[in-house]
Amino acid sequence: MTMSQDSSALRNPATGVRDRLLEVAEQLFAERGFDGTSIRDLAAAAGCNVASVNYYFGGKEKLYGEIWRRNLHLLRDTRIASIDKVLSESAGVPCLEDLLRSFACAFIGPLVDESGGPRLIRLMAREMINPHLPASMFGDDVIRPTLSAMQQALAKVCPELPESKVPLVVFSLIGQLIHTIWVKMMQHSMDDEALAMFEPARVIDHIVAFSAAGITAYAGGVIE
Amino acid sequence: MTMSQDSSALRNPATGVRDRLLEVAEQLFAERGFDGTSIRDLAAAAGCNVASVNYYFGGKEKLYGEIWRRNLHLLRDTRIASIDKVLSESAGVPCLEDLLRSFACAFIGPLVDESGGPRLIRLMAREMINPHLPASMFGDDVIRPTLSAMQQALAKVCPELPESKVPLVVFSLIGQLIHTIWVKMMQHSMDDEALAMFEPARVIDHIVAFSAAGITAYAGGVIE
DNA sequence: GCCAGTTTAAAACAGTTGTTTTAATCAGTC
DNA sequence: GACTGATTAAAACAACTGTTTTAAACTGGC
Repeated sequence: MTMSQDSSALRNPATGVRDRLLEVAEQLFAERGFDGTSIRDLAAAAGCNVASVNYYFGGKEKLYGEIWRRNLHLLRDTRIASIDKVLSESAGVPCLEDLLRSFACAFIGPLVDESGGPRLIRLMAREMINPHLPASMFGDDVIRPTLSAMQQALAKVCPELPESKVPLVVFSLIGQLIHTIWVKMMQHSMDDEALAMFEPARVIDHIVAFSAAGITAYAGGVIE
Repeated sequence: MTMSQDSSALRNPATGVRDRLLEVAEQLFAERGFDGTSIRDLAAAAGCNVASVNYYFGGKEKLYGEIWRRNLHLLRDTRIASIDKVLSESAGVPCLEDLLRSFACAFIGPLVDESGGPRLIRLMAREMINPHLPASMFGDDVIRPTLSAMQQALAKVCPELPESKVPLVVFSLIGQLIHTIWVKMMQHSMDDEALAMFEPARVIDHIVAFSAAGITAYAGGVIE
């Protein structure tokens, strides 16, 4: 019996080789990057032969693309769903803080609370810096839809907010959210007690309050 | 005569091989990453032999460290100097907006207005994602000194701001600034006309106004 | 047993990597 | 000229890369 129970992450050795490859590839690509992960690394972690990744996926890059297809849609859907939920739940015009908090949680949720550590963040950061994905699948499938949905929602919730300021306000919000993810990622690598005060729940409370203040300052007409 | 006038970036072929290697290495490491740049790439770009990088620096990693030593101190010094300048120029307590604007300009200045494109940003992003630098030279030499200087300055400028909120406020500010750099970096790779509205001058004006509003909301004592 | 078809294993391929070794060339100084 | 030391060049090294090829093991049906 060639059960091949490797020491690494093979929680279910009964699953097929193809599924195991997808599992360990997402893990290793996130940890070491696309170029830093050899096919022999993948084969060893999945407990299979080096030829298997070519057999099942037709190459290393195809496997990489297969991993992304799922995650991108997951990100976009949860973010847009969180916006729609706030807009539909309240009868009239929703509270600004509710919109901000719902979006913030949906934004960083799938990227931090995952069990096996923040894989998606690392994967995404690496892909943005040196891409191995076809063209602008990133901006088209996630960034643009999310941005436009949030901008429309914000314009609806804050009618007094000047239209020209809406993109900038979303810019500031997303900047803070991404930075939250960065810091969370750093905490995993270097365990710095000085970063301990930035646990996500506390940070989200702050971002909501801080951003709401900035927005209402614009909406108040103090600045053009 | 072996003038070796390569087609690539050798503006001054009269400079020594060591200096040319430092020059092209910073360029190539930023563009393709540490692992993505071979010693043969460096040698070709610098117009020298493959053995030169080992001869002058004792290896690829030593060359990489040498590049970082300078840039890290440059970043820290310009940022802290911008804070000290604001604190010393005004007689009494400086204006909050002045502090924010000065720090913001110093923060993103060396990272965007450089001639040969935003090399330092790419270099930094790559290093944060998969480090090739000894230990925590990054946090010790730049992040921690800059953070503490800014937090002290902010506490002095805004005495009414609750002490517990100071780190969070700096967190939001830096999150927005780093996001500014990200977007600027994206504009270089993908020329998206939708991102054209985020030119740095306009974004800095916004970040100052937005953050000042958030800070004064805390300082106003509305929220504990 | 025999025979498809699918899946796995091992070896081989051609190419690249960082580093070292060996030789050659260059500058000065006598 | 010859000698010394620093610098450059070319070749060789061992290790690793993604992919392909070849052969073996397995599956279910008859």
